[in-house]
Amino acid sequence: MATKKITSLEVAKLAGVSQSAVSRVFTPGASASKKTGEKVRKAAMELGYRPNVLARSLITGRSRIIGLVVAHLDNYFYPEALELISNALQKKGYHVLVFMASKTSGNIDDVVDEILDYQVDGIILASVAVSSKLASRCNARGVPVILFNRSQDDDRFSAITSDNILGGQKVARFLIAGGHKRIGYIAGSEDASTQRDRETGFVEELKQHGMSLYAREVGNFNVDEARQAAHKMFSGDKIPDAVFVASDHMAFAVMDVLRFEIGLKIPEQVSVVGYDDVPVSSWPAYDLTTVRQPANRMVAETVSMILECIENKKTKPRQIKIDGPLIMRGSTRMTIQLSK
Amino acid sequence: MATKKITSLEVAKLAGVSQSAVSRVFTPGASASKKTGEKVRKAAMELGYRPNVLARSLITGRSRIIGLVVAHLDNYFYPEALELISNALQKKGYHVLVFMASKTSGNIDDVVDEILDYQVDGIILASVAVSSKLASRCNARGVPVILFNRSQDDDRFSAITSDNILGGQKVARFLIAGGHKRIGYIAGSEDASTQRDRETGFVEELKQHGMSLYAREVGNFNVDEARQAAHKMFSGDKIPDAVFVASDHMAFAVMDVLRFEIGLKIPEQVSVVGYDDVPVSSWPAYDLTTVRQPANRMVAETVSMILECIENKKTKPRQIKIDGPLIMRGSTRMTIQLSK
DNA sequence: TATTATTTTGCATACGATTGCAAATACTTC
DNA sequence: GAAGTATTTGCAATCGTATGCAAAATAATA
Repeated sequence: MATKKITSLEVAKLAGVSQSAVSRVFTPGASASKKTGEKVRKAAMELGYRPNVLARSLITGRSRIIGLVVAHLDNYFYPEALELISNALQKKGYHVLVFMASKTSGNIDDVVDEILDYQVDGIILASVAVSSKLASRCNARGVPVILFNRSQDDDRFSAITSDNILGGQKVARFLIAGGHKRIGYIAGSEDASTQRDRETGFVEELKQHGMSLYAREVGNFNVDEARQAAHKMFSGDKIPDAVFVASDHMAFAVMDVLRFEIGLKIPEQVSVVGYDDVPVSSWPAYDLTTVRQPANRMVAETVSMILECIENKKTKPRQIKIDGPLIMRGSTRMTIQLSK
Repeated sequence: MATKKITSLEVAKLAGVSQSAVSRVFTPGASASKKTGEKVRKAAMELGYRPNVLARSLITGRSRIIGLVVAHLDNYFYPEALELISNALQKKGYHVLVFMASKTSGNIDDVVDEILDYQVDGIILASVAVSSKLASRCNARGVPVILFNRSQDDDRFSAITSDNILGGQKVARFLIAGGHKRIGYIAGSEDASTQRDRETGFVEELKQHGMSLYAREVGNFNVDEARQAAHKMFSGDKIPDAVFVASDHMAFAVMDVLRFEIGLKIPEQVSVVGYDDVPVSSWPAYDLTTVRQPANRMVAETVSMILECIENKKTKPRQIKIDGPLIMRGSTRMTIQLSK
């Protein structure tokens, strides 16, 4: 039952070499002759030896662990991102230690502290904001922090987002071009940069065309609240003829309410636009017009940036915005063609 | 930039005690006087000291890390499970190191080897099967392995599943009671125990009522293949009047094909039943009758079992099946009431 | 073949904590 | 207040590996 672990020392004995020789064979870039290499590898195979990553980390100061804080896993954008991130890092020899911020919310700082206890080489915060006290602490420890799908006015972090302002603008232009006159907006969490930027771009662009929001409600990136928001927005006699919802996830809830509870036809009576382009959006039941967040490119940038920061501590934090296209589908009517 | 790490030794110096005293203060259950406790805690606070989990693991032999292998993250059941698992373990002072099996598939064994390198205290395999060679290796290392939502004829692992056979039976009874005469089945991956059990229960129960499958296709728990399966099954002139799909995730695709590509009315012309009861199932756009997999109870069992195995190495592996109810919704017609 | 340059190897130490042991201190009890 | 018991505390060893340094072995050069 309780079996002793195989250590490098035992391999060394079996192979008839020193412990350091074994270590060198398993350390890429260390000098070991071909002959000892073979002997050691053979002995290791025989005993089923594999280096202890934790012990190694203690010496090298690198754990090859990346802490990932994630919330909103119910929004499919995040599982997808998680999968991409994990795969990309795995390919580079890193692994992901996951921390949920959802329920524990309120004190993300504590979560980050826990992460640091594991001596992670870097931290990715997905859709989570963090106090500046925490920023200092990570900085002090030399642990790079990257914000994924959220940005913050703190130049100590890098941040990767889609171009949310531009995205909001695109939606506005598209809806206006479609001949909509009474345009509503259902917001995400007011404190999220994604929410703010999408709304800013959207509203500004409306203003450019002499329009303003016809209605506004808050859904907090949450299905239930989005439903309520939809009810409020469409309960009176003066209802919008189009609504931009800050995330696909909420948009589905909104569409359901409009169709099945209020009895409106989409897009004949009201157009709906979302944001994210999660897979469900393309399913015929919703067929939602939306702005794509290019998850794969966002993840690629995130991963390459965090690795860069780890390799080279001097790398300056950068803010990266990735443009994503508007995907036109059946949830919006299009009287006039969008003039590019 | 490159800041030195704060070690227990520095805290000791500042507090005017020995290094071991510091360690004891941070080790629950170790003997330390109130006075030193205060001194140490104060010094630690001042320096921002936190114990190095990795170094601790090296001594104690426990990392407080649980390796989680997960695939099919596109099926919402898994992100949900991941969130629940992570939260539950977090509450117990453990954390989750994630490994994706999706793309890397084929050699789960290698993934598990990587996991072991991190000296994890336990491994949870979600919807993943594993070779018996691997089983031995984990056993040899004394690392408990738990299968989540999959079972295997290997009594070295514990396995937590819903009662898939019973679930399949329930669906059969329900469809028969609803007066359906031509019942089809769209399978998941043939090698998955969940698939096998659901089908077994379903088919056996049909047999009990003198019926057999009217049609059968394979969707491999995959949206695209499920679509194709639906097309095949409903392309001829003799089409089923009900179809049981092995997962909600596939069922959505099937419903979309039936409604929007083939032009059938659900449930008037064909009833559809899924399995899992993911949140989308209850959305009005699908309103899918399904068998609930009680994720929270499954996770609770999984977590308590793995912790038990870690605490007490002698714990025998167990197979646990958790019953889940059939959730009746609008995707099925119900001519006759289900007799219990 | 002798000599020098280059690799390979082993020794010993370090990483940052935990923990058994024995000495020192504090607390009881008579 | 002395003797005995119970707690604290520091010392030192340990976990499994990496790595600087010097010695040994090998390769290169003349």
